[in-house]
Amino acid sequence: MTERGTPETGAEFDLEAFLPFILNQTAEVIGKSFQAHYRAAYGMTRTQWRVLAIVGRYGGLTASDICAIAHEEKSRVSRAVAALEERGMLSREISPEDKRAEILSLSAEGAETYRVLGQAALAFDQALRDRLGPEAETQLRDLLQRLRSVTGGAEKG
Amino acid sequence: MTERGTPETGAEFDLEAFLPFILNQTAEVIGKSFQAHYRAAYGMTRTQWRVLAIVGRYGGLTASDICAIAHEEKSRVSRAVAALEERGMLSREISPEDKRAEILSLSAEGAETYRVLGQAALAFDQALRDRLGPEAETQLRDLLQRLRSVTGGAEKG
DNA sequence: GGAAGTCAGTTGCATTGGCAACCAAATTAT
DNA sequence: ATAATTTGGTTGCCAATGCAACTGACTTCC
Repeated sequence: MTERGTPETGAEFDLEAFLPFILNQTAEVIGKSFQAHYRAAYGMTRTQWRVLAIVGRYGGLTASDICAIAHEEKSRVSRAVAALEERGMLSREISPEDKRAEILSLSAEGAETYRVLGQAALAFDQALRDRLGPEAETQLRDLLQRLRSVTGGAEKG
Repeated sequence: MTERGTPETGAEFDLEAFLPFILNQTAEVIGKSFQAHYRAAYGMTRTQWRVLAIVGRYGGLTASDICAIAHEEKSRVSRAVAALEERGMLSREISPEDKRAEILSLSAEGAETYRVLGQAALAFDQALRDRLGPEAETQLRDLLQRLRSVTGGAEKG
């Protein structure tokens, strides 16, 4: 790599110290590191994994519920659900109360996948906790929480 | 939203408490919140903004340097550089030492844009610091740093 | 009861992104 | 020297996004 020049003047902006950048960087590194579990092993998208996780955890909810919980966009969720159904991981059923809404639930295979990935995720989280130390990890969660609420917990869907 | 069912058994995985998810969530919220500055105001991509920031800060470096600094992928950087050049924000010049490499530098307009956006970024960062409190902010940076180094500071390019 | 608005979910389209193949210059090995 | 490898950078292709438009179902309000 060529040598870096020196900054010109006074209070200069430094991307590498920019919190949004650092946050994104960290999220990406950590995210990619877990990606292997659902992507390499199951060929799943991150959104698909999230949908699976949510439907696995709380059965019988709708796509909108997922949007709200995962703060995902409806089109993404829609496609993820379609893909998961395609793969026989979950099934939809039109809600008797509201014929627009579809109640989602995992198939046996989906449930099994959820179990495996859920365990992997728990282990992954535990590993992070182990390395940071429990109190640091709590602190981190707290700080991230505060950070998020700062900019308004704005929804997206 | 329909009511959530109850989890089935023992140590169940909960996406909303999953650190990678939380991290990503936070990064996205914060990131989008700053996006307005470069996207709405200048129609720039995040990668373009990053490239501009780096070239603005350290002039006369190459695309590979940017990849290393921003941990971005070379194709992304390549396209961002092309777009910025297209818009007259920066210029390339073949390195005399290595005819493959291109030395990048900002045009007057690019420099001005960098100045404006850099100031906005500094202000943004300061605002976050103000809300978290200075010691919490330092702590956060430290924790994120540790988190990143944990999973190996693996490069991507 | 019907028009107007809202809500669940889907789809089309134009960008974006990742990945691998690729070209040309540089370096290393034989 | 020249073949083989590595490196800087670009490009093609396909999957994934983002956003807005759209369909059909529900609600509201007159």
